[in-house]
Amino acid sequence: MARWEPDAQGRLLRAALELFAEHGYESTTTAQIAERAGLTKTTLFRLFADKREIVFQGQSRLVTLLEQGVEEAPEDSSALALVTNGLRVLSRAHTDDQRRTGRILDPILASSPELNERAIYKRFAITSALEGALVKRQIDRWSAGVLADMGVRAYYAGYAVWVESDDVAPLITYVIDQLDSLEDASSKLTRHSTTPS
Amino acid sequence: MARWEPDAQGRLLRAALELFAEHGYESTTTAQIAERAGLTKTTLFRLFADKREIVFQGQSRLVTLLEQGVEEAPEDSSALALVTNGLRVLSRAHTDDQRRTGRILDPILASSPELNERAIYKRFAITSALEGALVKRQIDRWSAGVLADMGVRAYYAGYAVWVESDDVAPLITYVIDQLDSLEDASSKLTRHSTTPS
DNA sequence: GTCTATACAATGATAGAC
DNA sequence: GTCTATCATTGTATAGAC
Repeated sequence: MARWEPDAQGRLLRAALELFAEHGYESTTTAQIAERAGLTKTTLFRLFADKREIVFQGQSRLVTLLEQGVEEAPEDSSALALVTNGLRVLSRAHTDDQRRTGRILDPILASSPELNERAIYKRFAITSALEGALVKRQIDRWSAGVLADMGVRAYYAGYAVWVESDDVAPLITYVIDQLDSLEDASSKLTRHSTTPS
Repeated sequence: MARWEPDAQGRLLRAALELFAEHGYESTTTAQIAERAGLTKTTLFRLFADKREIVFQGQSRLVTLLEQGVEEAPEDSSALALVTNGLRVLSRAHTDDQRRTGRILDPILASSPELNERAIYKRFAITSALEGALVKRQIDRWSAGVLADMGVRAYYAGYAVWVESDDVAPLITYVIDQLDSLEDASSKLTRHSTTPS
């Protein structure tokens, strides 16, 4: 079938994670990553837009899943139920294998400003996608904005707990927990109920 | 006094904006910017960490103001009043001159993925700072998160309207308008009040 | 259709002179 | 504080090999 070793992207990801863990992100060159993956720099840049993207491959699929989850929620869903359904479909895609990868990747992300910036960009892209999906489901734009922020915040906070836990509980459990806490907090901060006396 | 022309940063900013408007961000080299400002590439990179930062100078001052506004709010302020006070102090720093700069800068930011990514990073930094300031004022972390997202969303949305308007109204007017709308939307989406029948 | 070789432009760092 | 000079690295472009 294949005249070359298969899964070039996967090999590049593994090579990159190894090298980043060994020498740090900045001290690792794209040529080194390519070499360890049995490829050349040219091929690396044909497969990925830049050095950072090696480590974020598959992210665009997550956005699609989130949008689908909102789109496919029942007709009579509340705004919050649309978000929950999006997060459920999104969370389902996170396998145990990704938890292992996350444990290796997260400290690397935190260690490099460059990677961190890209990570935040991805978070914003997810938020915008969720907001857009909610507007398509006839949610007014202010509610859509607030809910998108809340949903994504719950997703990231839930992910952070899940990735470090050894539980068998699926990601969605933690995400829903976070969402409940956020919703609860949000319901208590309207003007009339905050200033006492 | 000064052996060189003063305000190197300001000159670099103006040179950069001119050149970006003329040839686009990507087609402008750091050497060209430095040359138009009467400097060299070396000096540019001593004054700014990278090419993108030329255009974001002064942003760190904004974060400080926001934090101060939250810190200095009256003792008995509600959580929302802390946010409002932060945004008020932050908004006060936006002069009419910055509105003119914004009108030139905003289209450039939108045109370049690289600049856009940095802009989103700055937005996240502002959100984190606000969240941290709220936690310091004894707001629980979930409320702090939700409020930080709402406040920053209001700030950016308000800014977008303000920068395009010819009104004499100050920025804070638009920001508060947005915050009111967001708060109103937020107060209507708690579980019990959304699913009808 | 996937990979490689080579050459190239630009960012950003560094060292030493004024 | 600025300059010249040099350098490593990212990322692109081209043309060709399997």
